[in-house]
Amino acid sequence: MAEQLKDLADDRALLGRTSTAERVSDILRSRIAEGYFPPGTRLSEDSIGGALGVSRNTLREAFRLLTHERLLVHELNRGVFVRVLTVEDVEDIYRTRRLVECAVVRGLGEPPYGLDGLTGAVEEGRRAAREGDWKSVGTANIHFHRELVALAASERTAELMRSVFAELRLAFHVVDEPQRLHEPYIARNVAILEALHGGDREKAESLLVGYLDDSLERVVEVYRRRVGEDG
Amino acid sequence: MAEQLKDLADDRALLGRTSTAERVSDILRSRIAEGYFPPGTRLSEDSIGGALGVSRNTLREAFRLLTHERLLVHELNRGVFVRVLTVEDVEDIYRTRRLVECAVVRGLGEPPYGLDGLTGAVEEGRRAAREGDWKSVGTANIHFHRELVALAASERTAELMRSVFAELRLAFHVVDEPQRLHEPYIARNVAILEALHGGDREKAESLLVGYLDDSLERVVEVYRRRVGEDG
DNA sequence: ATTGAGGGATCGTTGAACAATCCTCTACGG
DNA sequence: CCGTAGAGGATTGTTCAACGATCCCTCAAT
Repeated sequence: MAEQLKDLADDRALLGRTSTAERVSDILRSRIAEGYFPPGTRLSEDSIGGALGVSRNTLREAFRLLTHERLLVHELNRGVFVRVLTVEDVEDIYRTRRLVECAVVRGLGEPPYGLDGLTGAVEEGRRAAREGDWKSVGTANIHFHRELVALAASERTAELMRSVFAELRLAFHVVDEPQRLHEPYIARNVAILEALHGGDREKAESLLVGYLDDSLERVVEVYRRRVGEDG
Repeated sequence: MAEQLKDLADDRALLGRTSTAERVSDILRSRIAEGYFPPGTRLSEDSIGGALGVSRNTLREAFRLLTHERLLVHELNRGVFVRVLTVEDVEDIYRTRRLVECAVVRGLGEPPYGLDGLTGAVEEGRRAAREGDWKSVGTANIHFHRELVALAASERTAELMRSVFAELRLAFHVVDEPQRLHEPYIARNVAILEALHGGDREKAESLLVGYLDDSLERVVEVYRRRVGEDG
């Protein structure tokens, strides 16, 4: 009986999910992630509300959720727009990643660690690479680092980084050279994972620093060129 | 001329700041921070909306903003309540603080650092202590650590910690022994500041770790007793 | 080329309405 | 006396329509 009650408690999160606004925000979030709404797009209350068949109030609540995740920006009396990251934003994202991810690795106790999540993310990336699905490789790389942060076992830290990684995806989408951007990092994730398996935190951290510095450099380089085209 | 335009651009942020929902949330946020609405208080739509002279829709938007900041919790069909932190919440807050604040100190480059903000916060705490205003001492301590995080010069990191510190204040309100809770840490902040002045990052970090561990222990101890009373 | 006025579109906010849910109080039966 | 069931009131959840405010675009005038 106690077990059944526990199972029910686990399902409770799913039940509470019945809010219309949350479902709408789920839809919009994946649309944005897949590039259906490119950065800079204005999301009109009228047209989207009409298309989805929800009231303006509900839609605005969904917008608010996504604004808080930094996927949308709100301009008073002008509406909401899909966020356009500046180069400074990208640099700040990597600054935050370096700060937090390195701190997580450094703060790990003695091995063994729970590395199942990381292993799964690596496998996900390898599979996507075999199929030449480079966008999914990028997603898998993000999953790897999300799992890395999860090792800190801190709800708040995990949530901050979830939002940071969502922003990063915006940058990836602008860049539009997925293979060049994501392929090199599969091997580096593996190296980090192996260092952790061996309990060598220092090595893992230095690999991580190198990873992030290289990745930032590459993203910014392509990003700057890309932004230069438009402006 | 170019300089004047730049100054104007800086003021732009102030101009765009007018939305009734945001202003309402600003009011409620400071009321919560000062303890006018203690944790556990239910915020009725009718009474607050009436008192502030805003419509229910607008008020609910303000509630949502604060719910996203974790200052309020929303219970379906029951309304919103000022958040009551659990012991686990407090532990996670300190876990996050330790991770981030230590990483900030460790990630500092070579001295000198911009320590004006920290110095100002220390002075603020000393002044409040002289006047026996222990709640303000707690606020000053939070300011000190906010300034510490600001040394990382990362907008995202600063924003995460701003929210974490706001949550922490909720715990302080429950504890209600401000002198015992805040006084000992004035001297420890000074010690950290001096270590940073001397460029000794390692010492500053170890002082910080000791500070956070002690503070957590003390808050949790009193907090557990306090929660036990009510339940 | 710059300025200013007008019009259309969109957002911000309000008020009302109705359904759903919760809380309290009462009455009933054991 | 205690526990339970139910009625009623109060509060929230959700949607809709309306009006004012703001922004953007166009076009004419200087």
